[in-house]
Amino acid sequence: MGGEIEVFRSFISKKGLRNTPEREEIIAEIFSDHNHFDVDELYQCLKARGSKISKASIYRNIPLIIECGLIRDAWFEDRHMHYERIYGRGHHCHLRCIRCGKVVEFVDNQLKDIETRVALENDFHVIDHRLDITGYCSKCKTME
Amino acid sequence: MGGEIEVFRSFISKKGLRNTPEREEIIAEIFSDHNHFDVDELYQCLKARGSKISKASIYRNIPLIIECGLIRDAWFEDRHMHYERIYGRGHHCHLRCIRCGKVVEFVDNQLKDIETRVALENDFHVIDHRLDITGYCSKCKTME
DNA sequence: CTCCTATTGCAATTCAATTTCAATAATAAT
DNA sequence: ATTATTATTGAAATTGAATTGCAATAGGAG
Repeated sequence: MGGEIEVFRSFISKKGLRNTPEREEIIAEIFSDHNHFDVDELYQCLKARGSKISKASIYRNIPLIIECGLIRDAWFEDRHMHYERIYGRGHHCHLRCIRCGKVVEFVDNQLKDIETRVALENDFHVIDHRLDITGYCSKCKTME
Repeated sequence: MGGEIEVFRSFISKKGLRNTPEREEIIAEIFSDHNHFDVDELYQCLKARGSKISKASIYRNIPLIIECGLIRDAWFEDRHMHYERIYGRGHHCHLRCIRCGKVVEFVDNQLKDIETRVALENDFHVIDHRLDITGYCSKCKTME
């Protein structure tokens, strides 16, 4: 908690855009609970809270929220994109169960070394990476 | 180079499905050239070769070609899925330039260690992983 | 308070992906 | 070979996530 609204507000102002209640509602909703989310989930939760926001506004704002570093694309599943909070959380990767959909996050410091070495070898300027490991979680692996 | 048609044929037969010229055309096209591809690209190339195959058939067959291990999902970009050949090629990861779209493949053995350790720590049975590093390639990083 | 224009909600649109359906053809059985 | 069964196909219709056009609204600078 804390800081995300301010970060977003100054990002918006710096770009010469306008802060609106709709934008604050979206940010507040994401940071109230949703480590991982998709647009429809966000929309339904906002509606349940009495918000009158439209899906179009959510779609329109997500690129801005990504650009300012509060969230990022996480993965594409069930025909649509899933996002995740990154502001206030360390960089992490995912273990995703392909049977029940469970997502476990993990942090690995060795990954940074690989990234650095690969970037050097290929003359790349790294901006981001994502490592997704898929398989069966402890519950599901016994059922396969 | 070879084997892919035979692998697919016996996969199809084992499932009690039917081998068709359309299926062989798709496999042949993928393995003629396309390390990375999307459905439309495949369709256009097949059409250029005189094939009468429909996009629906390509869409219908991709899950089967994935299931038998010839190709796999690579990444989602520009609103649609991109695939890559895996049969006959070692497992590899990607460096993707977010400016020009260039994709460089790399192999890293250290990654296997991370995978093993993370799986052990979280009691996961790993099926696959994908590491995508995004940033600017040698050409594009000087222009940013 | 006024003006300019970014933002919104709604509806229409786009387009990748899926599905329906009748015709066709691959395989097994005869 | 011939026939029967049913998986597969192409074409067209449909779905649904994501985008966009438009008129109304409202943020924020002056």
